[in-house]
Amino acid sequence: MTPDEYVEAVLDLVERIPEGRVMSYGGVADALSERSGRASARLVGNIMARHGGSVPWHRVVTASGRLPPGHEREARARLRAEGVPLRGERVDIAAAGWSPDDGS
DNA sequence: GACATGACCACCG
DNA sequence: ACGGTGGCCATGT
Repeated sequence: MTPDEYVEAVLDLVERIPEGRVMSYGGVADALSERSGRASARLVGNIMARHGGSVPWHRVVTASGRLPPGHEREARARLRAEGVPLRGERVDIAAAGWSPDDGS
């Protein structure tokens, strides 16, 4: 799988995250690893940083629910607007966590 | 090819 | 709950 295809695979998956739900960088990497072979949370992070502008990037957070560094304000506003359960400055992963096979 | 860097993650004091 | 540490993998010097 070429880098470009990998990027698109990531963006496609992020596009599919339902409103009001979120996914962790590592979660995206794992879900994608089934189709792409290799994956890493760091790589997903970099991809989002560079190509995330065209997808709902705010629905992707760290494994601990922390919002993307440098965009906490923006992300929090959008998440709150979508009704995502927020606990202080973090997302309640247990409640809002999503994975591709959980409802499609 | 070595080395540093990054919207990360799991583990351990 | 929090900071430090080591591991991760692609990219750019």
